[in-house]
Amino acid sequence: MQRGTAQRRAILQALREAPGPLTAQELHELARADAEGLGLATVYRNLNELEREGRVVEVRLPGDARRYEPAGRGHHHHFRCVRCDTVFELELGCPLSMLEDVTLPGGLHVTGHELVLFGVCDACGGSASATRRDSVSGSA
Amino acid sequence: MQRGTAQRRAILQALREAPGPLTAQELHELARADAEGLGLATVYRNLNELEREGRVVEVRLPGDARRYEPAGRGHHHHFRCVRCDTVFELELGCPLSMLEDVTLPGGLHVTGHELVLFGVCDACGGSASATRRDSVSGSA
DNA sequence: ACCGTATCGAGAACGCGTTCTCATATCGCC
DNA sequence: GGCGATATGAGAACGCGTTCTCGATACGGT
Repeated sequence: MQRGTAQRRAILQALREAPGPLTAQELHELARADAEGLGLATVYRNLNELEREGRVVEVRLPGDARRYEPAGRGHHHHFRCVRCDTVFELELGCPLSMLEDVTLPGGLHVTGHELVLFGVCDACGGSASATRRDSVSGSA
Repeated sequence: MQRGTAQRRAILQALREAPGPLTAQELHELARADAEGLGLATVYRNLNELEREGRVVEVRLPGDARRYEPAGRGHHHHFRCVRCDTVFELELGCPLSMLEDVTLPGGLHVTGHELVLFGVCDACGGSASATRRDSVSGSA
């Protein structure tokens, strides 16, 4: 019956503050900062629960475990840094709105799409800066 | 060193004839038609070998096992039927050439992308989970 | 045709993400 | 504050894709 536990709050908090969707593992590490001793099973349990409640949505990227982000952020895509594997949510408008409800040659009826950009994030130094940010540090 | 076995030929043949990239499992079933008794381990072994030789390339789609397609087909994307899970290779030109080598706000330097379209293929018709109907309900 | 060796098939084993189990801790209503 | 119900943590267990093991098979140079 849906209780307000410190763990659940920490999990939602971490999801909201993240630059993009997180895996259960990442969430486990991040939310530990607020909920000491947080167990991985608890993370999974809460993610499933929150998804059923419609408060978070699952995001699947190629060759990667399930990721989750807060629900209600509308249509958008993601960027994955090939160095640190961090996934970022993109704010850009989607350049593929023409793919909403079309039928391609061959009878393929398109109803949705998924776009992922790959590259190097700022922290990993796109070309010059070697700024090294710890994506999993406990800085509140 | 590289022998010409019936199994290997059957595997390459199946990959060439497929409408899109195949998983090891799919390949196992398809190539069995030409190579009776083909083992799954053999499929994996050959895929890895063929990839090292540069004759096939790996394709990763969200929430799915590794897929493979013949190398040298140039830049293209894929379509996955949400009913039968078949993956098709798209012939369309890529509408995202502007994403070749740009830096997005936030310092995200884009070097590549991956686009997957979802929908219903011709064989599966377009009628069941319908929020919209496309009349192609035909035989199935 | 022969022989040495790469390949094969079947099944065990592995890796890893995810779920289950169960005893313990916690929440929140009375 | 007490109590029953729910959530938690640790680790075992699971599912599934992939790789390894090993005795048997078959390719291909001679």
